[in-house]
Amino acid sequence: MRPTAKDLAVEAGVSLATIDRVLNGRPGVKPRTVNKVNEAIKRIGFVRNLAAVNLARKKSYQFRFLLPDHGDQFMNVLVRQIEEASKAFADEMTDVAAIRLPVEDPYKLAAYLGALEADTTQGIAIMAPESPQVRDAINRLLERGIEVVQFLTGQPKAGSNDFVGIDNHAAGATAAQLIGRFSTSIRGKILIVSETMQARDSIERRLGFDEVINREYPGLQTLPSVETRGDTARTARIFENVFANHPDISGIYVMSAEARVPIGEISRLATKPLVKIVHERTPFTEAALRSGEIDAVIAQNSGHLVRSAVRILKARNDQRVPLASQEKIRIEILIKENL
Amino acid sequence: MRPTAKDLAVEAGVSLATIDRVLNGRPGVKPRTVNKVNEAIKRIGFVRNLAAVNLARKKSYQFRFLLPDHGDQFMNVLVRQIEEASKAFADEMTDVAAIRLPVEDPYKLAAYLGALEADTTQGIAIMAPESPQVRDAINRLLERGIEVVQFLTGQPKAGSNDFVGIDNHAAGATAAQLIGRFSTSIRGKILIVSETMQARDSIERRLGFDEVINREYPGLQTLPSVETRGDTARTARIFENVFANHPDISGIYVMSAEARVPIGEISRLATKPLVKIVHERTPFTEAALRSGEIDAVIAQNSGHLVRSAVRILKARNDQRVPLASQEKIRIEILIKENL
DNA sequence: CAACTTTTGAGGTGCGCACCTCAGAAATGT
DNA sequence: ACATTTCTGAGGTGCGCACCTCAAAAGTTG
Repeated sequence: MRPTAKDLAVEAGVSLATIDRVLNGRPGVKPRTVNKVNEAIKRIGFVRNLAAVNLARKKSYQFRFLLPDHGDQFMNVLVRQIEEASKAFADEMTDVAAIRLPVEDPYKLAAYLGALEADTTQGIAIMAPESPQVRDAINRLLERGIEVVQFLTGQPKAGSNDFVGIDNHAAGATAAQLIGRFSTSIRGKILIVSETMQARDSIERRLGFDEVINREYPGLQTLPSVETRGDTARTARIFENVFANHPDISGIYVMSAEARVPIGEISRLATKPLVKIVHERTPFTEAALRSGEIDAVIAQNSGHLVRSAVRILKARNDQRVPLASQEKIRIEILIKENL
Repeated sequence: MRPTAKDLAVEAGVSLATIDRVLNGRPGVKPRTVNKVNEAIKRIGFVRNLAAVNLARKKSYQFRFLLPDHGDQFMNVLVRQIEEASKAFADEMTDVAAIRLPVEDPYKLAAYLGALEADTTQGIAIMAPESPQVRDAINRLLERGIEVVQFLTGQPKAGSNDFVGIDNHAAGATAAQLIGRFSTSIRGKILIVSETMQARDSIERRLGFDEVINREYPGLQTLPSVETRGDTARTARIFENVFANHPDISGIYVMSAEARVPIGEISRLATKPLVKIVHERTPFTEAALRSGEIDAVIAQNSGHLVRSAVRILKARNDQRVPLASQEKIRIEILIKENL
């Protein structure tokens, strides 16, 4: 049997009360006694029974995911994963839910964050562009003891694991390598599409993309990024223009999560087959992979993303260190064979 | 606050004793009463507090991974992941360890399995080739109430989730698609290497591979599988022979987990660049990807594999259904950009 | 050495549930 | 209406720990 606090007390030659004081960092214990206990812990390999701890503490966790209130299929995928996680984590006294907000309005978002209370919310995963207002609001949350992770977007603080998502620079590089290798011709132009180039993730993806193309595929030329702003008519107009000016486009890379509109327009306009690479697994990209309309998807596992965010928030609430290898989000390459 | 059994008793209009009888399936409760309780459960959304349940039941889990006692880097990777999981799961009263056995000897393996007791082992993850002896031993384990999952190899029973690992047919198909797309020339021969073709996984990978090559890359020709038997000298001899007979080899697919020897020999013998695809992420394959010695790795996330096996064993011990989407092992495509 | 202050021990209660016993109550058969 | 059988309720104990109180022991100070 696993040793209990009682066994530990015997081994350390102190009372249960002292064990309790040491384990929970209560004051009024001589340093020498603390040492005795810590050594006994090592000797008998004592590990607190988390179930008992949480029971006695009546601890429960309430976490919220703040997501944009716009967005197409990818956002729906995320919401579904959050709902699924909500069921899976119910066992562990953990309540998880998604909140849709106009995240592009920093004032509204900051106001929402400011109204959160530490006794009804223990952690927040935020998917929102950076802004001074939001940054401030986050700092105040942390001061109040509410944990925060940046979800998929935003600026990770260097070295800390407060960011859940992929390395966007590497994702762009991966896309570039695939376009390069999938291309049948040595030369051609690559069209790069994004909803907006304001977002840090698009910028990083673009940097990673260009780096690989320039280094390894000198015959390929990357065109300036096209911004769709989520607007179909605008996208069509721009694409027509681009195709008119560059008849030798051989590939397209859609950097933002919602690929449906740009790929639809491309398929309408392109006269010869192109190498097409997009981001994120959605019903649309799955179908497009299967039908051959696109060639590869760069994805992050949405279920893993959500669970990882929850585990990190939970670990931080317990002052534990999350298992790094499990929380690293992989850049997945999907083709029709490994869906 | 979350409703407790007491709240449930009030809502259902019965006593705590009856709640206990219903929740734990004890006999002597009228069907009508059972219904009343179940409806109350739905009404107030009662969920048992797992922490309290496990505490009261003094439940703990002891799981063992049975792995081959031979093998190169991949086996070490697995053992390391098991050790890491062992620490991570200690919090949940779950003890995990790896046991190395001569799994290719079905009698020894069956003897080991036969000696396991249900009170010291609650679950086993087996990585061993199929054999009648082992199959029998597994059935007897199940009868004794010890849960079993097939780990990475072996024959999954149709429809049940007693297999942890990738879909090998799809993995082979994925490898084929990559070789096809990465090839710069339309025609050429593909060398396919395996430690042994006895194993079901190699057979399935080969089938998936050939299917895609035949359907989509008629210019490529797949050679008969070469079996290395883990023997460097033998491998070198065979390869020299193959290269002499087929100077137009343009790609190589190493189907088994240990790629070091075959890739080493290939690099020694090949006179022109080949498309090289291997399986599993190991220190060797990582380095080879970075250096450009190989082009892609088809991998399964080893940490995920181990944790998934543990979660499945645990869920089955609790008569729960594991979360399917989390336990599905993805076929990862690794290139040097997304390591 | 008395008067403190700091450290330690002893013991209790409760978290939500499992598991057990015993005594009534309700339903069933004759 | 009776004895039986089946169901239900009341109550207790313990799982491993957190958190609390009170008293006693050990240390410190002037």
